[in-house]
Amino acid sequence: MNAKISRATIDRIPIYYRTVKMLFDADEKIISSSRLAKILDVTPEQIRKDFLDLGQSGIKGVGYRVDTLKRGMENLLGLQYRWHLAIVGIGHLGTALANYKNFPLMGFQINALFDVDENLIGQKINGVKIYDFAKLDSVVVRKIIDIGVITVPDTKAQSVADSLISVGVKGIWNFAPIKISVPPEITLVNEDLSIGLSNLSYHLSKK
Amino acid sequence: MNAKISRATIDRIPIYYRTVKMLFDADEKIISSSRLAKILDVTPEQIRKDFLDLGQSGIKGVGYRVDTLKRGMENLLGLQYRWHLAIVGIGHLGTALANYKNFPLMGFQINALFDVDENLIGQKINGVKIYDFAKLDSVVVRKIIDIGVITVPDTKAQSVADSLISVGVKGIWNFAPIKISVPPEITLVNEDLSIGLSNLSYHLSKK
DNA sequence: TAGATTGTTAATCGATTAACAATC
DNA sequence: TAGATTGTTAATCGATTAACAATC
Repeated sequence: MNAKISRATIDRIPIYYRTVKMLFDADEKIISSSRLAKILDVTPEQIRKDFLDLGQSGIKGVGYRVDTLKRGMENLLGLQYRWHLAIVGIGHLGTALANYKNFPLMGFQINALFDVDENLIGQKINGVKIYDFAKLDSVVVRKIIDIGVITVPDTKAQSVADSLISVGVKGIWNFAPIKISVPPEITLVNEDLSIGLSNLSYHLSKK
Repeated sequence: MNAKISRATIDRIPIYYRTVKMLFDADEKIISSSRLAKILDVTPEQIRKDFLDLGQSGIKGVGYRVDTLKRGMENLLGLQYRWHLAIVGIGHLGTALANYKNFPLMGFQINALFDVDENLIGQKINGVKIYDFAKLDSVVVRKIIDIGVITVPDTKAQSVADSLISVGVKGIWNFAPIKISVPPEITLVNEDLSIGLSNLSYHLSKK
């Protein structure tokens, strides 16, 4: 029954989930595709098609149950697990992520920070310790890290990725604006800020 | 001649540009679509089609001139302009962006920072002053700000956007994970980290 | 029952890939 | 000329939108 869910649909799940969670917290019981569409600025048809693909069913003539949607999306996103993260590179961006408030909402927990700078090692951010990157292996094994976040300079990104994978990390969230290679069994997500900047510049210069 | 360039193609320009610039700096004269494809992990067909759409022409049997590509993409992205940015909300993320090293590469320059916190107002980051958000109007007018960067809490994002637009900002780079509404003449780019997180969680939980 | 809204298929739109003629 | 690579169109693939029957 469960055909492959398209990338575009998967990318919309967190958008849906945020609003559904908000409605749930506001004690709303039912949401129709057209009302949700208005809130999120997408079409109701797309919402119904996405929900169909996601296996979320509603009640004809009524709408979708908020609690069912919420639970369904949490299962889909694997939010019943708690993902354990390590951030490598505690510069400005690494520090900002170490303090990021929205991680818990998505079931993410930061368990370790890494850097090579003597002055940083041993310090704590938000109660999480900064370890020597040379000790990556023992710390990752001890703390069972699922996901490595790469916030090091471009030139170091690939070798940090290789190290993370060699100690058993299964997913990589890469903030270095450079293409890194990983084996197919590793999940790689790139966060490239220059795409957004480029869009701004492109559209503004058209005026 | 110049049909509308697709969103997907525009999103790939900065990826191409980074490598082309690197080749230029390394004094390479010519790059073929197949060699570029190997570096970037896309198909040569896509590169040729994108370059066609972008109006970049090469030399049959030889390849594309690196200097022509570089200049062409800079024009396309409007990098001949210098865009002036203001960051609103100098928390961890705002601070990280205020220190971001890749802005100059894309022709971006941070001219002002804003916050409402008495303890921050008057301080400087990287030589750029933090102003009182209440003084947004006079500072923006004086400094000619093109783009506003929103790194405030979700609940404030829409009102900050409204204020920025009312003082004449033309583009908005929004980091709050919430849908904000802007008039059609304003360029809005959303940077939603939860999409990346959601992808990681989804793919890891499939294993 | 009448009104509303889902579920699902078909039609359309858009983006990628394949193919190959043109030509350096 | 032979080899290489672009330029461009057609074919394919994938995602969105339209339409409407099913049914609460």
